[in-house]
Amino acid sequence: MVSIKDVAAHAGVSPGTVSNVLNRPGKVATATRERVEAAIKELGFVRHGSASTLRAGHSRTIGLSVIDIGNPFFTEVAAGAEDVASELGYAVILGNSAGSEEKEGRNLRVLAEQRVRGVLITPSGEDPARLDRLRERGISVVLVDHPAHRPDQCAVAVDDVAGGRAAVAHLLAGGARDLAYVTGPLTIRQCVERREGAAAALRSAGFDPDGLRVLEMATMTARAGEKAGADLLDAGLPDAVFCANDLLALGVLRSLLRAGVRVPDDVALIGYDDIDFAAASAVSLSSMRQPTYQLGRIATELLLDECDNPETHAHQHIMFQPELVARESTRCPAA
Amino acid sequence: MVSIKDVAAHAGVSPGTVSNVLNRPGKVATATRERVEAAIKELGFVRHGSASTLRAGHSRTIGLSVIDIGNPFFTEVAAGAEDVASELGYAVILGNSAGSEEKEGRNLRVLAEQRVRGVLITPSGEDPARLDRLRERGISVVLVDHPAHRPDQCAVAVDDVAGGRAAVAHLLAGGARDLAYVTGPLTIRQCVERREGAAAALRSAGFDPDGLRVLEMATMTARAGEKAGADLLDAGLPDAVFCANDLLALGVLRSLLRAGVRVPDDVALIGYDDIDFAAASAVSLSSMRQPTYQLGRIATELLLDECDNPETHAHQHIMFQPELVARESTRCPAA
DNA sequence: GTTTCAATCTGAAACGTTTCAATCCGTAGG
DNA sequence: CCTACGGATTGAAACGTTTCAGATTGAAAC
Repeated sequence: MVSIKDVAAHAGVSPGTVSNVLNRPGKVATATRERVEAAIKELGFVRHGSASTLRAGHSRTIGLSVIDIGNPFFTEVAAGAEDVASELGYAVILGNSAGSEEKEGRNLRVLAEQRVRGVLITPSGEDPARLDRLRERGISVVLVDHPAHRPDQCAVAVDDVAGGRAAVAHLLAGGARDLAYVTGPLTIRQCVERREGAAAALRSAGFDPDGLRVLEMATMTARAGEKAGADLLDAGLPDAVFCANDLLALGVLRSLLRAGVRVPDDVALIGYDDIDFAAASAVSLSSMRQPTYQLGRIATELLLDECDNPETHAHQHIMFQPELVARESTRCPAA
Repeated sequence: MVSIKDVAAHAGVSPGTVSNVLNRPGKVATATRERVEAAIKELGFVRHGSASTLRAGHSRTIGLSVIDIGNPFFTEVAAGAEDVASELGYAVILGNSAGSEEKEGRNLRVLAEQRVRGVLITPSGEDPARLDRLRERGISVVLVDHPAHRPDQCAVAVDDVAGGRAAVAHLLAGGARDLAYVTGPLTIRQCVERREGAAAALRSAGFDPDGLRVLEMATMTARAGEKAGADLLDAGLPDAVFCANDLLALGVLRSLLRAGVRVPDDVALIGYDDIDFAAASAVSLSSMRQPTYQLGRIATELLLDECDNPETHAHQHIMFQPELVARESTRCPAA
């Protein structure tokens, strides 16, 4: 395997100079630089990232830990992150926690071993301690789709309380009175806050927030949604259903349609995330849109800025507002 | 930062012994091992992956290069790969080529720098040379959703010719005669082979394979599918449309429905991949199912077997058969 | 002709781990 | 009691890069 020494010998310079060509090309005389570059090309030299990381004390990789890689929401976040990272020559190590804090912990451990420069994470629980432990090791952390745990930290989030409020206000405006909330585990912050928003909407419309039926599913998948739909059919249908994400909503929709329930006439339905497929479903799905791809991009830009310009970097807490997208699955208030 | 030496000092042993505890615990006396493990825990030691990689000559990371991380097909592959890798303590570095060979090349370069143990790749073009270059560097390569370039290589694929044939045979059995094929770039092997299968089906049914109208789109997304649908509406509708993947099909479906075209009565439609959302679309989508998650799992198992047991490893070329899933979007032949 | 200075380049040390030949120790066999 | 042996442990070398103090230029200033 050809090393920096071979390149140096071939170009008639010292290893230090080759390193400079690689890392600070401006500090090397043009003629020398070109000679070294020619040698690199000729020998097919590829820098050994681990040696570089070991000596320099930092790597050019970042970690991305998401809750469910099967959810198009996270896929878009990942796409945004990967684009930015790739532009700046960083590699992205992917970790899928699959909703399990234990697996998330294992993934974070691997990231720590790899000495990633920083970590983008949508935490699957509410334990800031393990993230603080990363920070102690000098690994920057940016929270994605989650508000900051602490002031000296970047975070990019979307206002989930506002989203829940808007979704339920929309259902109420459509005439619904008996509401159900189909959610994932209430250990997940997003699920809790969207419920709070829903309760707030009920309260300000003069209804009892405790009247909201809550179905807590173990996962936030279409399959879980189908199960929730079946449960609703068994227990008696509400006027309207608010789902904590679109996957759940698509599952509920499927169950209802299969049972001959008309959406939105018998039951109105709204999801969350506005994934691409929401618009294409059997009855097109109303949803709360979030700037997903941007979430990934901006989080990565913040992270790499924090890593590359620690002295000038200013921590930011960015909070986007979600946007209601009304489609067929909810009665239009005007009708 | 606490190193192996600190652990060694704290446990009263030599660094070599700590290394053995980490890598060959069986070779260390129980009492010593426990003492070292206690020291590790107490000091919060985390092994420096780069130092380990540098000295040992190989890392515990693999690369995954896909064509479109936004496509649920690849997401499922990634989920399968990540599960296996994570079980065996490997980290997965994600690369999204976004259909660009140039970006794929850049990603492979990063993977080479990181000295990944191996690479899982769905190549976006037909240039085996760059993969051979990885192999020369000692990086194993397993092809995913692509037949092997060479015998001494593992590959996990699905029979795309058979899939194309089955899809079009199904459309013909439903009574269609004037067919269109909506595809991604014909530089992508899958697109080409599915077309070949389509042509073969036409031929064996006694039709002219050149009668197949081909619409080649630049990307394989729902947006491109909408565009294709619009093009078909302009140019005159066929009896049936075969799409090279489900995203294209969902886009076409959307265009057609919006224009008031009835599916399948006016135009039958079949996609490919059977992503989760195919069953949930406005008119549920017929498709060709592939064992996607398994593709990722098995490819990763083969890759890691090749890395960890090079002497006993037998290269395998696995070819799955796709399966027709008939839904509403195609006329049932019996009807 | 000497001094100064900046620009450029050199070479050895250091990063934290793994590896392996060498050493140590206790026990079984003679 | 001596020898042999195997298991357990040691310690130094090596992996390929980066860093940095110092060496070497050649030109400018006096």
